[in-house]
Amino acid sequence: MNDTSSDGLNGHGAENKGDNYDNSSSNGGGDDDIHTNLIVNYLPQSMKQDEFVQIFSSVGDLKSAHLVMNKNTGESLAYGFVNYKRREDAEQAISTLNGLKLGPKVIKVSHARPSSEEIKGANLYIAGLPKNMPLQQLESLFGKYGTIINSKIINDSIGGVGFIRYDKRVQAETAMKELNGNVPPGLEKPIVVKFANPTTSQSQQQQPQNNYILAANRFSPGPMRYPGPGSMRTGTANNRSNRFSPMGSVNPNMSAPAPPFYNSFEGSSGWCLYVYNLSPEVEEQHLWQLFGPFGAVQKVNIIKDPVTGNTKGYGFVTMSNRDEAEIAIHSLNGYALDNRVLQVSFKTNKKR
DNA sequence: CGACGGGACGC
DNA sequence: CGACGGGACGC
Repeated sequence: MNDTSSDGLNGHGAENKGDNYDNSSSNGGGDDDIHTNLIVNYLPQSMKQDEFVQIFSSVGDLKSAHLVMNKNTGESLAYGFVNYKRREDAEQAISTLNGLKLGPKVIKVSHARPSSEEIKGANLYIAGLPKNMPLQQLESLFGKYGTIINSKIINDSIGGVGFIRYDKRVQAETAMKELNGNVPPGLEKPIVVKFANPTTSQSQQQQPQNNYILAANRFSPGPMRYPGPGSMRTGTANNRSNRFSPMGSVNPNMSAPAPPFYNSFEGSSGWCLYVYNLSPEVEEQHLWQLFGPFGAVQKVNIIKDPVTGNTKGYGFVTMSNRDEAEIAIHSLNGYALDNRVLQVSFKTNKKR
């Protein structure tokens, strides 16, 4: 649907030279590659290298073919390159294989841009789009800064996020500088524009800090459970009582016990604490250090303005176990950090 | 004094 | 609908 794929480099050179050998090596591989090297997108994930070769070699002799794979896992990344010996075969491959249905997939076969560093990492992520913004509108906004190779908008009930892949990374950088934090014509709030994550797919992704969390977590995180009065954890100095009232006396403003929340990002549940009055100097690592001794910490997040990067003075700490979270609250609410008195409580749902 | 994210989500 | 940047002159 939204698969803009205009590229300004379709060589239709109806020249001469339709042959194999061309060792005038100026930029790695042969000058004719611009006519013979193709990129194939939207392959079925299950396709293997040999099937890939088989399909494309049916059209003509190949110089090379690479199904691109994840280096670590060996999984297909669902795209690849084929380089034909003859340019007419490459053209033939485009005309006969582009749009080919392979199971649920419709593959795309097109000329590959010459390989270079400058085309890498040219994908932008755009947040803050209104719900159901036309892709066309996004493209016309971003099209000023370069050739768009691919674009996409994802909508949900809140609004949309978009992706714009440029031909060149510098174009993406320019667009980001120009548009990040701006309110584009017709929109009502600023958009956030940054480089897209390199791999935004399924399966394993970020677990950056989880490793050393685990080191500090001597207790199995386990599924969420509601500890009865007796199921306390000892070993922390502040654990005077072995019973915790649902509210404790932590924060009089708090109106309800914090619900457990499901952290779909990491696929686990936990208890989210609200930490207020952070000085600008305080970083997430400090909160890890501060809360870590009380039990397993899953996540720390200090909130910043997405545009300016300035801290908003509060953050969230997610802990695995309610009893440990309560101890942390009892212990750290009122604690002076960097000359500011912290307020620590279970997170409420003021904005959700 | 001041006060509750993140939209990486969908079809 | 969907992951567009491999590999690479020497085994």
